[in-house]
Amino acid sequence: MEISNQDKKFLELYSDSEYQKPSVSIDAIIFRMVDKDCNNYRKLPQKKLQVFLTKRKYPPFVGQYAIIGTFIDLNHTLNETMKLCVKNKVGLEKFYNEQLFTFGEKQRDPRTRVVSVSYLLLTSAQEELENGEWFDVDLERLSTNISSFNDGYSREKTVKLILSNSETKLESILKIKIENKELETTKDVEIVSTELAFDHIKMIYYAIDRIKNKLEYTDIAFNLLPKKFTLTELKNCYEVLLGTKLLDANFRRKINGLVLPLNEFTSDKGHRPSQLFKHNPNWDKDNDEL
Amino acid sequence: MEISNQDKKFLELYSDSEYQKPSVSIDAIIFRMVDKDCNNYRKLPQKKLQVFLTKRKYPPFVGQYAIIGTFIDLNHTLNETMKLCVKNKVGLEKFYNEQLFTFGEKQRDPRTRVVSVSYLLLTSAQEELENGEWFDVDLERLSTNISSFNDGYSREKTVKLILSNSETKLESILKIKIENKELETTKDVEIVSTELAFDHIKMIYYAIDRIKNKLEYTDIAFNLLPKKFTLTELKNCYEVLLGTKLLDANFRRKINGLVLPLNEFTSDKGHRPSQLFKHNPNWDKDNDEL
DNA sequence: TCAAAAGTGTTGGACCTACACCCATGT
DNA sequence: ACATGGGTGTAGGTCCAACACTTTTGA
Repeated sequence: MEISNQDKKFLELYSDSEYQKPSVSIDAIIFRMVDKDCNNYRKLPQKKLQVFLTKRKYPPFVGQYAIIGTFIDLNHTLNETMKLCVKNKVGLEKFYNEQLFTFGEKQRDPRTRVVSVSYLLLTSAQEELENGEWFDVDLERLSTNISSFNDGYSREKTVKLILSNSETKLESILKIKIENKELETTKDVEIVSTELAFDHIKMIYYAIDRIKNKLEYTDIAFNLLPKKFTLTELKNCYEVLLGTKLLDANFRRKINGLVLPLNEFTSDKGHRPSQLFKHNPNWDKDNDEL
Repeated sequence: MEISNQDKKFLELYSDSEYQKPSVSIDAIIFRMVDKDCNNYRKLPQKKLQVFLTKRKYPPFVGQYAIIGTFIDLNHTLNETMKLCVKNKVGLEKFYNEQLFTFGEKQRDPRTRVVSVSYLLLTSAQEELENGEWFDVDLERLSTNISSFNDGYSREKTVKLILSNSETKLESILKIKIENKELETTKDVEIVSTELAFDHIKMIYYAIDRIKNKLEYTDIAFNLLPKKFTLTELKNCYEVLLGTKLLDANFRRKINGLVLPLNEFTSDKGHRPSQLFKHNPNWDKDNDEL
């Protein structure tokens, strides 16, 4: 990009202080997958999805739980800000991340107008992180409603999102509306009630939705598992995220290409040992897109 | 979201002027599909993809072409700002839109730090719009490079994006890098050279990519066509976007559910008349997701 | 008559679903 | 011995690529 002489002259005179600007922040929604307790020597532990929340120390929403985030300054890109924020606030340095969505509603922050760029983060870290707690994620559908017209339809879904750990249980209700009339599709997620700060529950919902959608055609799930895993662990991970049961034989065939067998096996369990696998980093090497 | 008393007190004292903030803008990338010229009475016109650009009237980048955009103020959401901008600047009121990506590099705007939320817009409008011109979009791959390691691979692709109309031809070269090592996937789009303002060519590339990806599993393509169309038109639309030829019989079967036959037929062509179809607004009514 | 597009039918193969079945282990 | 998970095989169906073929029109 060249800058013309006319541009140079303009830039010397330019001052951006005359415009009233919103603040810009980033928010990071961090997920992991952990084993549920299991005391049967035969049974394998089931997995559960967890999200990381901090208790807010300062207003607004003091004492309420929120995902982590920070305002951006002029010296860092969005991505850099996000990485620094995660490192400084919770001590996490290696993780999967992708930009999720930018939220810009007018009243999302009571202080002032804040536009927030949200990021989806996944980690396989099993240790506790600083400055916050992991919450189990449970999604429950309360109702579904489909109305048909001859020029389209509308769907409305009410879901309850329960975030809980041993001490705390946070319930939120979201209403998802899809209207579809002659190509005018509108999708709207409305917070009916929440026990989280800001619109953070909406961000968490978006994030879960993104993970689900990407499960089918990417290797995103592997970011939630340790480097070595059994195929049953992997399958369980998919099942938890999709909320369905999968058939074992078929699952093994489907993920065959994404995975490389190791010459290691589990032991110490009351059943046949299982082979350990790792992610195949070359699985989509020959994909010609982007 | 309740606001506590402590919060209320805090809010009265709060001033956001002490932080240095970036500016926030939205940018709208508008596409349409039009017929190429065709003088053979037998042949059907081929479609081509076009993007809408304006010539910048003010610095920076005066006189250069850019996609439309505007800074956001405190009284409108991102979405509202985008819709107003499109209406006021080019006179378009009905269109498909979705949020594309938020760009936050430090030097993307020479005036000051600007975070820009980009939107992908599609229209079937065949009329000219105000304050700008339509440019044919041609994407050409210059080179592909795959390196394999035993812990992953990296792919590098160089593409040339040519935006042209009868008077102007704008060429840009982009380098797309994908690195994949042990779950650390990084994707990076770098502008090698461009004749457009800002990083707008990058946004256009992201937008084209999004359309391509959504073609397969959504009805996004219908937003580029008039309400009534023939299946060959629809197929041609897919072909232009994907850059490949499709088999007629198979295509008809695949999109069968997305489409409703009308009792109308084309005529005036040196071949069998073709039935007109419209979009089936209920095609994914029973999809249980989101 | 003929070139071009509209539209249907068929065949072989790839893949998916569902289920049955055997293997290996620690207690 | 046995409950539990690990792992393989297979029959039936669905879907898709490829290609052949018929129909209809305006000049």
